[in-house]
Amino acid sequence: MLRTNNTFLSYFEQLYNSQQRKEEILIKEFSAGQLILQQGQNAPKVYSIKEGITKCFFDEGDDKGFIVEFLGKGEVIGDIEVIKNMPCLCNIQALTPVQVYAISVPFTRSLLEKDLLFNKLMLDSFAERIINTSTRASFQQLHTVEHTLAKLLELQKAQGLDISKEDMAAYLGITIRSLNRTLKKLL
Amino acid sequence: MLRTNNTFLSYFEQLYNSQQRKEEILIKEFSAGQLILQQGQNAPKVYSIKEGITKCFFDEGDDKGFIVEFLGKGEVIGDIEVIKNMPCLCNIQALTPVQVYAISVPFTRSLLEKDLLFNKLMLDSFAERIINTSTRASFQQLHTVEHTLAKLLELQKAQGLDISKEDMAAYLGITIRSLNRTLKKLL
DNA sequence: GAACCGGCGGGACAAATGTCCTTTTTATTT
DNA sequence: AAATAAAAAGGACATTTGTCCCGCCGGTTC
Repeated sequence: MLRTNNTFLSYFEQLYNSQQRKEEILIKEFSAGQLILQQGQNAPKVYSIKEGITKCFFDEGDDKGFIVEFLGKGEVIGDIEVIKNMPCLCNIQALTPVQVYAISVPFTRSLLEKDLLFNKLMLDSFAERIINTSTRASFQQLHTVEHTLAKLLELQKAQGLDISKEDMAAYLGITIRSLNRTLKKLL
Repeated sequence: MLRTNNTFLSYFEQLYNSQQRKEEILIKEFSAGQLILQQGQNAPKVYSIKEGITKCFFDEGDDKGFIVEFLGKGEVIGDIEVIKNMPCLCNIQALTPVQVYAISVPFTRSLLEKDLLFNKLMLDSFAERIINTSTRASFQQLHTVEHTLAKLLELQKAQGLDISKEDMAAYLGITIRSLNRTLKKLL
């Protein structure tokens, strides 16, 4: 549920350090609660998370929202938007103070065109996202909320991650009322 | 809902024709109903659909299933498994008679390692899958079955695709009973 | 044509989930 | 410590969805 990617982390770290004029990749900070990317807007840069935790979620006009995943160290955002040349698919919000490598769009494009290693890392990361997203969608459709919630709590404990009830509900696609009820059932 | 990829189609077509000894890429046929890939088993080859329609779905022991998507011309299967070196994530079944380019695993790997165009095509295709899967997951969680079903029927009509009720239910993650009820509500 | 399937649709009740609003808890101020 | 405000939890009812089962309909067999 909290995804990370160490390979990307060191890849960008190295790229960052080997720049002559520190123009293509900058380090940028966001405070907790800040929106890093906004659904529907163009992404100004591609980011790779250096430190902190973010959530990636869809907004639907009203107050409803659906959390796609939580992203931590190394995870890249804005990449899909550059590749498909489209505005942001969903929102990315900092849950903790966050530090990122901010990579310029043209530089990202040049990596895509020239760097096989970068391509390989991207493919690997995309593959994992597909596995995660489709497995989860299937799981949540096929199992009871009780079952899914139990699994979620396990993962949360295993990763020492704590999430607000609101976010848990948005992750499960249920209301808080329903979450509370199910929480009781699990003791 | 029925995904296709013309770029891949012509890419493999060309590769197929330019082989000297027709060893790396073969054309293979499956009859309607046949399982092309089985969840949990190793994928013997990577396939690209030349003709026909398939469904990609998860199995859960019992009779429950969840349909991830329907794949048509050009779509590639078994690719994720090669990249992540893992057994098949889900089942792929032919819905109509299907013809595929069957690409050997080693050859796929060599394309991944050497061919930037192939990498680009793969990234593009993966990006679309991510967009599709996460958008749909969000949509289905956030909207009523009625709303989602209406959308599904639209798409189906637009694509001239007809699906069994069983498959529609599996796609929506509901029972057939529930599907019938909602179908009535929409007239 | 009568008897017998087998598949599909729908009725009836049970379980799960959402909505609305009240009650309880927690935190904050004075 | 008492008072108040803000947030979280829970009760009650409405709606949705699932489960189980019955009856209708088309086809097949004798």
